[in-house]
Amino acid sequence: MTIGELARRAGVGVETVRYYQRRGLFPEPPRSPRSTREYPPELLELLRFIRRARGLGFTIKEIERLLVLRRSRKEQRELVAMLTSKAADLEREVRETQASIDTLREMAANCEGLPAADRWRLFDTEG
Amino acid sequence: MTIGELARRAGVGVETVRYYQRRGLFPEPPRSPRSTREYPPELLELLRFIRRARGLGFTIKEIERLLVLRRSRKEQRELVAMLTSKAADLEREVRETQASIDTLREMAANCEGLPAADRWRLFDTEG
DNA sequence: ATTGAGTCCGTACCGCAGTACGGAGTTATG
DNA sequence: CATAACTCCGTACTGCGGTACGGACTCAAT
Repeated sequence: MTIGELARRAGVGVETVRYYQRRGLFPEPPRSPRSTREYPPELLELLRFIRRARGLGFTIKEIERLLVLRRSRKEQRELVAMLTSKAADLEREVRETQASIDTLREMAANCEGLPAADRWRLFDTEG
Repeated sequence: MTIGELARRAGVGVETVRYYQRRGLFPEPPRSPRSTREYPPELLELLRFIRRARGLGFTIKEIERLLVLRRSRKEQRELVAMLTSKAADLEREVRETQASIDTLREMAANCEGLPAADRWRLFDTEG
């Protein structure tokens, strides 16, 4: 597989594949006689894995670790730990964002019936 | 007020004040005889406003607009629009993050009773 | 034969919001 | 009077995840 086909089938950009390679997510594949890289099929699976993990909120750095675990074929304990800890991180993020949402909606509601002079005081309370 | 006092009282860094100034959130204040900037008290209020708006999820660019509205003393319609639209943006973000959380928790749960070979297939389904 | 598409490579740039650095000048305190 | 603390200024760097560019090369089809 060439890099173009790989990228297309994995649903990412060619530059992104090269970027992941630079980040060390997978080793340099062998070269074909015409000096282009010849990606083995398992790289497609790997790229899809990365794409999926990114979509779930894992950073590249975390994915590096996931890939080590994946290769090692043990340590599912750590995999579960990473899944639940990521879930917890996102939970916290959601709670914080939800607090902002609530404040914004409240401000919008209060804003309506307020004289111009007082309207911007809505931003005053430190939250 | 010097920049140091301003920053301290507003709860941001000195470099951040200078950054906001570069971004055009407020004009260059007058200089004292010793060539340092002499910030009027309303700058403190302004900085606190910016800090608050940032905390609610507004970008610098959006805050630029908020400050224009604030100065103009009308257009509360647009203020309400910005508040509710930001709330809606964050709602969408929360929904997406929540979907990831659900998937992660489900994966963690399923992972426990799975043989090593199948464990990484949890990442296979495109979501 | 030449056009177009793909690849390779290094490097630079994007957005976002800061943060840090280094050298120079000034002021307050001991 | 010296040392610390503050300010000024421009520029560069951080983290994050890509994205773009330009020149050179190869390859297949027209």
